[in-house]
Amino acid sequence: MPDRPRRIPEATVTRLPIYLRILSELGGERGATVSSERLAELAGVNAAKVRKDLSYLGSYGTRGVGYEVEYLLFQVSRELGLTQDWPVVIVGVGNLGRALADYAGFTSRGFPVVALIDDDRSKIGTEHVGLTVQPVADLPRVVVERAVTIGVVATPPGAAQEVTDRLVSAGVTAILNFAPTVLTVPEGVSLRKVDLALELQILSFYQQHRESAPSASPARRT
Amino acid sequence: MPDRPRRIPEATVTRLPIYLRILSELGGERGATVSSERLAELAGVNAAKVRKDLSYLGSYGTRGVGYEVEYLLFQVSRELGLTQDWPVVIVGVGNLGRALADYAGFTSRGFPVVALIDDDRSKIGTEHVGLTVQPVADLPRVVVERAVTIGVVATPPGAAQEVTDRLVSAGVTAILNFAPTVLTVPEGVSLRKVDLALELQILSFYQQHRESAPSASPARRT
DNA sequence: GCATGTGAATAGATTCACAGCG
DNA sequence: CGCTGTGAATCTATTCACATGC
Repeated sequence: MPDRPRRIPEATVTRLPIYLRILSELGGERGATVSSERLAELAGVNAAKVRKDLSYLGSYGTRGVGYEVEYLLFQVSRELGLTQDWPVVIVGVGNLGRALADYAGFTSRGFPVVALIDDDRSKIGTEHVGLTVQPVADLPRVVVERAVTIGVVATPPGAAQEVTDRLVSAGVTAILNFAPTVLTVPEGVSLRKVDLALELQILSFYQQHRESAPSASPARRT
Repeated sequence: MPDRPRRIPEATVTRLPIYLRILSELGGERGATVSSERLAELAGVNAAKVRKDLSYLGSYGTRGVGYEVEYLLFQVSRELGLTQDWPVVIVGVGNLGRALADYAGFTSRGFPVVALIDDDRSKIGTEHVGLTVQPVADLPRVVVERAVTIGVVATPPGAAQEVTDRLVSAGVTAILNFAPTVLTVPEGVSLRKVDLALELQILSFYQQHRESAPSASPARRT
C-alpha cells in the first residue's frame, strides 16, 4: 500500500503542470519511459528537483529504468485534480475577457467556460462563443446551477475587489485575477494572479541592470 | 553618499512593481508619508518584508515617521528602470496578441507597442491600433530601427521557440512568453512567462485538495 | 549497471525582535 | 516615542551525493 498523505510543497505544485504538459507531448507508445534527466531537460530544471517533486506524489518510477510516461501522466493528472472538469465563470467581457473566452485551451483542458458576466449595459445580452453575457446579479444562480468553482476576474481594477467578493459569496472557492489590483479573499479561498504590467516591469528591472551587472538575469527557462 | 551596489534578491524584484502600484495609488499631497505597516497591509504582505525589500534600494525612510510617498515612488521607479521607455514588439496577432496590443496599460506605463508581427498571410498588412502587421522577416530591421528591447511571444506553442530565437538574434534581450511551451534562451536574455492553463491547473490542485486538507490553500493575497 | 528516491548540505526567503535614530 | 533598518532565527526550496532496488 503506497503511503499517500505527504504534504506537497507549493513550489512543487507550480511545477506539476509543466511536467504534465511535457509528458503529454512525449505521449509515445504504450510502455514508453522517460528518465528524470530527460524530463528535467525538457522542463528546464534540475534532475534532482524533478525526482524530488515526483516523489511527493508517490513512488512511481522504476530504478534503473525511469518513469512510464502514460502512468506518470495519469498520476500527475490525478494529483492536479484534472480527472474532473472545473467549470469556470469569466467576469469582465472586455478585450481580455473575450480573448480568454475564445481561448480554446481553457475548455479543452478541463476548464469549461460556462458563463460570461459583465455589468456594462451595452454588453449584457450579447453573445460570445455561444454564451450570453449576464449581469453580476445572476452570479449566485449561475454558480449554483452550473457548479462553478473557479472565477476569472478580468474587470478594470476598480471593480475587481467587489466582483471577487460577489464571486466568493456566491460560492466560488478559487479566483484567477487578471486585474492589476491586490485582491483579498477569505481564508480557504485560493487566489492566483496574472499581471501583465508587473511582468513587464520585472523585465524592465533586468534590462536596466543589464550593463552594470552582466549576470544579473533572472531564470533562463520557463 | 548612499552606497548603491547591493544585489537585489529576485523575490524582492517581483514585489517592487506591487509597491510601485500602491504608492502611485496613494499619491496624495506633497510630503505625505506611509509606514511599512500600511504599505504591507495594502500589498498583502508582512511589514518586515516591506522594510527589508525597500532597504535593498537604499535608506529611503525616516525612523519614527515612515516613507515619503512621492520620493519612494521615484526611487522604486528608478530601480525598476521605469524612468525610460522600453519599446515592445508583439509576435503573434491572434486573439491574445490583439488583446495585448489593445491593452492601454502597456503603452501608457512605459512599454509602447511599436510593432506587430505575424507570419499568417491573411494577417500581414492588416491594421491594429495604428500598426500594420509585419512578417517575421522584418524583425531584424524593426528591432534596430525602433530600439526594441522586449519581445512578447503570443504565438501558438509550435512556433514559440523559433520566434524566440529570431527575436533574440535580432537583438531583443527580454522575452515575455504567453505560449504554453517551455522556452530556452541564451545566457543573458531575461525570460518571464504567463501561462493561463498552468494557473488554472494550480487552482485545480487546491480545489482537489480542499476537502481532504482544510488549510492547504495557496497565498491568500496578490 | 543504472536511474530512482531520499537523507544531508546548502542556498534563499521570510519572519522575528530589537537596536538605532529622527 | 515610533518606525525604520537589520542581524539572527526560522522556514522553505534547491541541490548534492549515494544507498537502494529493479
